[in-house]
Amino acid sequence: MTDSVQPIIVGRGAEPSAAGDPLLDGLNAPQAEAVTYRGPALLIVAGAGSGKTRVLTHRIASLLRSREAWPSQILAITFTNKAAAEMRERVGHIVGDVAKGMWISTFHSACVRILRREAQQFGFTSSFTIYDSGDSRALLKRLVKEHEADAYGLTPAAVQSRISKLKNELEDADSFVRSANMNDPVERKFADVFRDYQRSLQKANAFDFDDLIGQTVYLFRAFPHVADVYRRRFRHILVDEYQDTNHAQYSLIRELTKPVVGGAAEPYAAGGMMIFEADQAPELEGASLTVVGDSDQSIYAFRGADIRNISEFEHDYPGAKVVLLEQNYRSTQNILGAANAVIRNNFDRKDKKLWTDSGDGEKIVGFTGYSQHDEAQFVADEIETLRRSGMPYSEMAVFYRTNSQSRALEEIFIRSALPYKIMGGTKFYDRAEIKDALAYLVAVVNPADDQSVRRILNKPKRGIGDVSETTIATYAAEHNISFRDALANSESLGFGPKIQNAIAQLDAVLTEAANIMVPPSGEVPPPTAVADGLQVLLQKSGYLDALRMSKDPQDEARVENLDELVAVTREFARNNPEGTLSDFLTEVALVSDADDLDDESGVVSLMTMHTAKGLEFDAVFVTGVEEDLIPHRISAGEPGGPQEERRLFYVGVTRARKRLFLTLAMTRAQFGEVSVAMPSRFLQEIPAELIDWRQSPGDVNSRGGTQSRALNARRPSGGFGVQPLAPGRSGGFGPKTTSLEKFPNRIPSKVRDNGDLELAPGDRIRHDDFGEGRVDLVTGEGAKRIAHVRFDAVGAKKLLIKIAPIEKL
DNA sequence: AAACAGGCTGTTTTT
DNA sequence: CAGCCTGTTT
Repeated sequence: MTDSVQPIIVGRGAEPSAAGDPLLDGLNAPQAEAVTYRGPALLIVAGAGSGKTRVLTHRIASLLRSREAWPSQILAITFTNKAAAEMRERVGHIVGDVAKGMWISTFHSACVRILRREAQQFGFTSSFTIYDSGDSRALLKRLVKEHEADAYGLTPAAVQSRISKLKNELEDADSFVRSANMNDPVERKFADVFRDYQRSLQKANAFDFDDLIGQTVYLFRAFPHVADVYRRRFRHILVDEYQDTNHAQYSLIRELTKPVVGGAAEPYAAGGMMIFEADQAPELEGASLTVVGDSDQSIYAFRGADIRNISEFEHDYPGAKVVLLEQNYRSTQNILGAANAVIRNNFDRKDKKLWTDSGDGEKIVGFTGYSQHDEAQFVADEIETLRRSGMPYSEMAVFYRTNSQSRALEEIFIRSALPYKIMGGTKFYDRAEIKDALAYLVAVVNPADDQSVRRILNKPKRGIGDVSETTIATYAAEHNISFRDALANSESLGFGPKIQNAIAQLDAVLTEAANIMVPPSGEVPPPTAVADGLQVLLQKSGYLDALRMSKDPQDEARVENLDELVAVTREFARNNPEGTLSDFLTEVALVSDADDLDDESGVVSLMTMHTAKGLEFDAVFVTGVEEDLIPHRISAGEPGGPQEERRLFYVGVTRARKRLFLTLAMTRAQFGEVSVAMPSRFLQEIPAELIDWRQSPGDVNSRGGTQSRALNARRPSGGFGVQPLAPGRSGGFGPKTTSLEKFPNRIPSKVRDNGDLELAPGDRIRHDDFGEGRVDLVTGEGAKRIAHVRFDAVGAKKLLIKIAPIEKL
């Protein structure tokens, strides 16, 4: 991912892969073989940092350049949309515009594309909606209640996860009933809910995430002539991160790589290009398959990834060629040594020896903070040091196991005026107001989706409560029409004038927006239709007005978020002039955390280790390296859990090119409680000589050790031995100076506001944590004014003046 | 129908 | 410490 890509002229002369071939330039022998090998099946076992993206892109370019394949005959599957975009760009660099005809996408996007085209084959329309996990859970919540399944101990979350697991195995309610113990009333109940759930999805013209894959497989199996269309089309299939495929995805690939056995089919026109074998034989051999993966980086077993897909590849595809990429081009030997030492403890793996010739590099830095804030302060300080030594913020990343860990980091980063970006967490599209707005859009494009219509029924408040909603639902059921259509008959619903009027207005707004975005006349709406329609919906429904009138300060931010959403639709229109409302909603449903990554240079990235997969940075901070966090407590009881956690840690460590920092905290506050944390077992697995401990767990335990950085100037000296079992004595002792309660250096959750505090170079200030210091410089404007302060005790810091806990002296 | 108060609970990773 | 659900009040 770091190698520079040079444009290469394609199709000039027909020289085969001769020496000096620019596509093979700078590749080592196994890499070159992975690019040039031709055969039905190829497995590239690619260790971390071994240049697999480069190999994949060059392999595709090589197929195109030699005219072995038209762009339209190539299907490349990646793990995230971001990876897909990157691959498309890099192939484009090499071969030019022809890259546009290729399908380079995620499993989910590829399946949506197929399903939109073929939906009407099996009872859906092409404007089907995609239910994300939140939508599914909402539906299941309703169904669990209706079936009174909670009385059997079935929660919506449990049902959802079980259904997902079954769907990953391509099971449906019927096959479940056949194999499960139907004497167990709980199992029967579950089966009922499952069946009803599936029926509801079908009725709503919707697929959940798992269905996107599973139903495509079903489609191919039930309608072989449809499958043949895609088998004829895709002659070269490449799958990245193959170790993280689940059974459904595996089956999809199997279906696509089957030979075409059917009789003389009509030649399939792809992008105006005919497939040339069509006239040769009635039979067409299966597409060639290339998969890339590394079983040491399999971290998605929890969502059905089956490591056997890759470990048994040679068995599934007899005669498959296997190429091993073991040379690492990314990390220093010290980093690699630590990674190898850790992963070696997974007993059931094939030994792989990653090596590099790039030298030892700097030692890994370890740090143990007293608290998570202390730890965060260390990270912030080190980031500043790296920055001053010339490393751009965009080349640094901070990883953690769970999303909730990001908060402490974020608080310190804000205080330190460090530019950062959090990937994932509460996603933009998960916010309530955004989901409401999207529900309005779905209600327009897919009126069969009752759930979306119900969601917006009383948003903003229209005085339509539970009772009225049920009345409408009953009416719809009696007349066998959708909830949306029931709204159109507001006068026959038997409501009073107030409610009837509210319903009529909602109906009118939806109809007006529909005329803009999906004109019934069938004419093609202008590119701005989605943005225009969304604005009509938000304004005329009164949604925006309600937020503006509200006195809840958060509602101001919600208005801004909605403005942002409108901006997103505009952006979408610019990038996809032909894009329909349906296309927009698809894109929104399938964007992931890793996708909106950087491009904003000069920003530190914060993300979970899962999100970090496939990325790399000059400097990486792996934080919270503690027992019960990594490995996570919950994984301890799961079969294979600790091993998967080790792989996850391995993934985190191997993202680093030059500098690796491993940090932990002695105490961690979670759910309001402070608990003592133990160093992770993975730390023990790293040879001691590779780590330079700035502050080791031992230092922190011994009394009188270094003081907590975030508390530096405040705490009176004295021991603060950690007392996990603080005695609950109610004696008349003085203030509990050593107790943990006093310890967690909480950041006040109220946002501090220093207003227009004026600071100029030379001013003396006092900071709650850092003590006194002198202002060197003030930069930035307005709310973003930053003071560069030299503290007497702790040296130079940058502070966001508006919110830093400081006062002028 | 809506707003509010209080109690409970769960508490990982994500296309 | 949330966020969610339930029950109560207006």
